[in-house]
Amino acid sequence: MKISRSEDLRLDCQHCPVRHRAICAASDDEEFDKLNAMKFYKSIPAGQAVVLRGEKLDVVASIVSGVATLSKTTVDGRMQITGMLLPSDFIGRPGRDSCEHDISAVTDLTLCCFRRRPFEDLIERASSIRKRLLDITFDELDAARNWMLLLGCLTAREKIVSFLMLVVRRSVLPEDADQPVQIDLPLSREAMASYLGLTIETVSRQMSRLRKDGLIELETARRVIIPDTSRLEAELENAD
Amino acid sequence: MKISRSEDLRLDCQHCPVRHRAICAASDDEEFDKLNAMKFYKSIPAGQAVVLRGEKLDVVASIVSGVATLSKTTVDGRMQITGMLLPSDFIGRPGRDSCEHDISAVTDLTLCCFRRRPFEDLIERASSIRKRLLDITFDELDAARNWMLLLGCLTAREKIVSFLMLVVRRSVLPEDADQPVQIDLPLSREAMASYLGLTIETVSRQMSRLRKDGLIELETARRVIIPDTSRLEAELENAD
DNA sequence: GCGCTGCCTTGATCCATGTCAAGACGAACC
DNA sequence: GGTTCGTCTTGACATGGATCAAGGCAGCGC
Repeated sequence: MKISRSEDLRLDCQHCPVRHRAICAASDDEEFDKLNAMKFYKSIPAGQAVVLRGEKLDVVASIVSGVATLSKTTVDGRMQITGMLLPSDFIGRPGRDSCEHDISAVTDLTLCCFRRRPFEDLIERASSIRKRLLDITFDELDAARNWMLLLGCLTAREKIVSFLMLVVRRSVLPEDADQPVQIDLPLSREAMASYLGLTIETVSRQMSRLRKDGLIELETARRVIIPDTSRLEAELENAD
Repeated sequence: MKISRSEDLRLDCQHCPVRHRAICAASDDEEFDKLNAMKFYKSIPAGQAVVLRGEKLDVVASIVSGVATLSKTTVDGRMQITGMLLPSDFIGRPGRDSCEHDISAVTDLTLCCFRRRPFEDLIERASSIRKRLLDITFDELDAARNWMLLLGCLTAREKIVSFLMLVVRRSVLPEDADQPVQIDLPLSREAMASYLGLTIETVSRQMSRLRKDGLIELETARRVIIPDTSRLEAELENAD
């Protein structure tokens, strides 16, 4: 990471928006205080790289706010986004000092960082943090495998619908999901294409088709209204 | 798991073929003895399911011998193999009693099993096993993300070459890799197709094309000779 | 206003891969 | 030997999504 410590951010963990979902979620008071003492914030502007593949990385971090992408690139420049990182998601790998993929900030990003070595020492002693990390990692593995099903088996339309439902799940409270729902897409058409294993044109066309079919409304290209989420989800009933 | 304990298997951990790669690889003598005392073997015949999605699973296990696949299936029956499990690979998830995907035995399988609860207790105390588990899980996550690049970006030919090279890496010693290499494909054409996000016909055609191009020889459908691995790998130089 | 620039949409066409269909091959068995 | 069965290969054709190309539209600086 090339960015310097952010001085203008003085969030208190108690009021942290990701307090109950991030790596610290299950900590007791003592462990929580230790994390609190170790943490420091970093801000990364939209568009900038957080880490590049193979680059040295001696921090781990949770996303406090903003959106980032994980991606891999072929030698000749084809790119696959392998993950969309939203608030509470975890970055970095204890026990390894370099990174296997590119991470870049899609929007302005606030990270809650820990230097890797002290963090490794802490998880040796703090069992709830350690368990939480293992659990988060297994969850990511399950998510990655589900995405493999999407990439390998689903049609373009199904991919788009899956993506929209993913955003709904991450940004709308379950109890609000039976009314018309408005979402802001965290990714550009280009990034969506790369995440879904499609081209930008196909993404655009399928969005238009869903609009013509009355399943979504496009307030702007990025702002989507879903009149009936269950009807949209029903598009997947032949799939996952 | 519906299978009963296998009585005819009395392997000693000291001579276990996966001793230095599996979950026990980094254990000191004391931890090793505890694992040794807890373990029991199971045999599963080729073609049988090890676990089905959603099924209760209160063991974790390492593969001692044989090949298994991890897979997910859409409601209407499209299947994606999300992982190929080879000797030393780990099955199960500490902290959760059910499984998110189907696991099935491709060949006859020998598993080294641990009941989940005692295993969970053990990793709380045995730091080397715990670290190894975290490391294995992160490795699987990296592998899954690499596979996403394959599924999303590569051409059929590149997918096949990647798969062949994967098998070479897992079954041939690096120092033998500059001579002609013979490999036995662990998967049928159908399973390869499902793993690579292709159809069986496309797999077959691309294998034939690689043969016509002199990059591989097919002794039988399953037995492949690669006269020059570097030439085969060069097929990927535009890709990963 | 004007002309950028970046992002998105739409249309026309192409092609890699899927689909459908027919055999080929080998193993197991009688 | 012949038959059957499962797996693999090959061919002919269809099509979903890629590619190529043009244009729309909003934001921004001048």
